[in-house]
Amino acid sequence: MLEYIILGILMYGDKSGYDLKQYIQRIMSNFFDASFGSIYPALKRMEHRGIIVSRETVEGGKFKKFYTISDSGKAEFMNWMEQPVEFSKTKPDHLIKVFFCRFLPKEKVRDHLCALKKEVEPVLHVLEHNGPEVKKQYDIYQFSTLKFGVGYYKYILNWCDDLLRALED
Amino acid sequence: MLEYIILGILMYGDKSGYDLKQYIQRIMSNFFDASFGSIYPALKRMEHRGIIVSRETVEGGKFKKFYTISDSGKAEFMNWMEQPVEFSKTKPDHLIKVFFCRFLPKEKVRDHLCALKKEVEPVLHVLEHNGPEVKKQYDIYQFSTLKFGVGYYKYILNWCDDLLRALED
DNA sequence: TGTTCCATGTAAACTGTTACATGATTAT
DNA sequence: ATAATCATGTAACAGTTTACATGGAACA
Repeated sequence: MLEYIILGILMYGDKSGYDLKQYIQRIMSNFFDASFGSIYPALKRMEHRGIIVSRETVEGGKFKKFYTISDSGKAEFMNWMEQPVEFSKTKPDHLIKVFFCRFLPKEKVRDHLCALKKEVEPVLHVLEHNGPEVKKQYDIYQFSTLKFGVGYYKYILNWCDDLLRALED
Repeated sequence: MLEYIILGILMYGDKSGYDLKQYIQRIMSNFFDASFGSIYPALKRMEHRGIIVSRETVEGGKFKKFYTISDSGKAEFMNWMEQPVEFSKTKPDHLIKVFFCRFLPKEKVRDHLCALKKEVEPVLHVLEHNGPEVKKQYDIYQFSTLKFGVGYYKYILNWCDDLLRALED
């Protein structure tokens, strides 16, 4: 996942490991985070595989290593973008690919969002179905965690609809 | 985290590794999951440390290993329950401790929920503060992931309020 | 002169999943 | 017969965090 995120950020322009960390922390922190201990080794692996290329610079006596996405890196990124949006019951992983949807035609984005909704719906229905039984057999706290899930999945569906509407104009 | 969850479930009564997996899958699946490959080694570690005790049974020719929480296990669990609710920006970890709040007096639960709100609020405000800037500099998809975060944190706060209200009666 | 920030990187530890191995029982 | 479910467990791998090590630049 981290490698695709790095590729995605590099699609917007060259960045150093430090810059990547800043970027992720600044605008992706509500759905993803990564430490230096994961970013630097990832960059090394990725350069070794040829999907990114490094360029060492010295600006004002300051050493910095910039990374550029290669053609094979772009191909790998776009291939990942074509795959369905990842959905997790316990993490907002679906936001990761949506974040980079700029690189996809609107129609494909629509397909992705509709497919995502079709993944969330049955999960919501199972929880709603369990609701009455849990309310009987379990206590208020356990039931409240279930209610959290129901509201959360509904929120994802509404968010998808909002984005789909925004894409219409 | 898994070890505390196992302790918490065993607070309700003895269970086998298989039962624990079923239980987690059935009613905690929207905020936590664990595989057998993590549950069985955890049980082994925990028994070695003396916080749980196993008992092997054969019922109808079927072998099963039940685990009981020990007094030191109960002490460790309660100590964890007294600590503030864990909050993660990217996962609904706060539900884990709330799930077991039955073992805490109402006043302590109230404190936990208020403290949780106080942790979520600044995170929400930072996101809301970044909003206008992100809307300008970034595209609709990136902005939509930020909006997801804003709505999500608001949802957590509302859910806390609902639970606090339910505790009043 | 000391502290903070910029910047890169490594090693150990932790946490967890996937896949496999085993074997009994139950349902078709 | 055979497939599915019950039940326990291990080994290999994957991904990550934390803590450490290093060193220059900016600032007070």
